Amino acid sequence: MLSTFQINYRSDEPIYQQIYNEVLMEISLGLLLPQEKLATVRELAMTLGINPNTVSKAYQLLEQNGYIYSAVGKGSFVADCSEQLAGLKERTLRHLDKDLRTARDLGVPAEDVRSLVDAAYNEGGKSNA
Amino acid sequence: MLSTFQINYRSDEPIYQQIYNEVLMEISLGLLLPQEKLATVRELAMTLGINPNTVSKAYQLLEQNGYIYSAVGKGSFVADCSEQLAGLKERTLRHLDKDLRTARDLGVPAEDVRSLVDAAYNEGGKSNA
DNA sequence: TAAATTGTACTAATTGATATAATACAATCA
DNA sequence: TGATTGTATTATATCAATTAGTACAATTTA
Repeated sequence: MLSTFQINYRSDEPIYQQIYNEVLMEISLGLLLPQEKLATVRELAMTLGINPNTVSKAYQLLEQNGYIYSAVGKGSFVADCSEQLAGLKERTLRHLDKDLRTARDLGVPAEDVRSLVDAAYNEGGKSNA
Repeated sequence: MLSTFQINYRSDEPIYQQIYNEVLMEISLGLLLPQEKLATVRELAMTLGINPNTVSKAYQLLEQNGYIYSAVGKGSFVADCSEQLAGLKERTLRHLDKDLRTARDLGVPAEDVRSLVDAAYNEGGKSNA
């Protein structure tokens, strides 16, 4: 199960995207393991106080990208998605590269950026170092 | 003047936002200096082949944020915006910080990230190191 | 077998952002 | 005076996001 989080209605990020990212992050962090059952569409919709269609949209995107699989009457489950996660890391690196060059073009000093990197990787994140 | 660039219609980034970012980057890089005249709303609209309202929206946003100033009958000009640029750098750092922690949570190795930083700052960008 | 659960599909409707189009106005410049 | 310029307005069109309601088929549960 899991997926106990809050929706940010002030964010410009669509609700279905927030759900997508949250579930994906929980899988990536190992908080959700392969074959583990996710909250049902209606459950999560009730918990978050939103429309089941919105949850369904997030789940369908996750399934399209190979992170979960679903079956009518059964529910949705975490897939074996190590390869997909590897691809995600690559795309994340490309995204980071773009942002780094933007920061550089704006005149952000390299030392400031390196300090950020050190901080992010020393403070340690949500475990699983 | 300046602002000779191409609009990316395939991008999910709105046109007015692309104009905003382009002008802001040219100011940040010193390609446009304080008190320098920008292309007029109609000029830039003609050059880019878009509606003047779209250019106007970008310019109005730039003015609201203190990067340029406009006057009817005169035109639009680069403002003294060193403080605004300093604030922009801070926000860029915060944005970068968020992305770095996301990458970390996804399991991207620190060394991979540090390589990106080195590459971005060694290859050198659009001059003004 | 019957009833409840579940993912999915579909239509309709609303809202907001984006963009174009066509004017119009007031201030400025030549 | 006449052209230029930023700005404002109104109307229109498109698209994404979301809600709402309903329904269906497969599965599980009792």
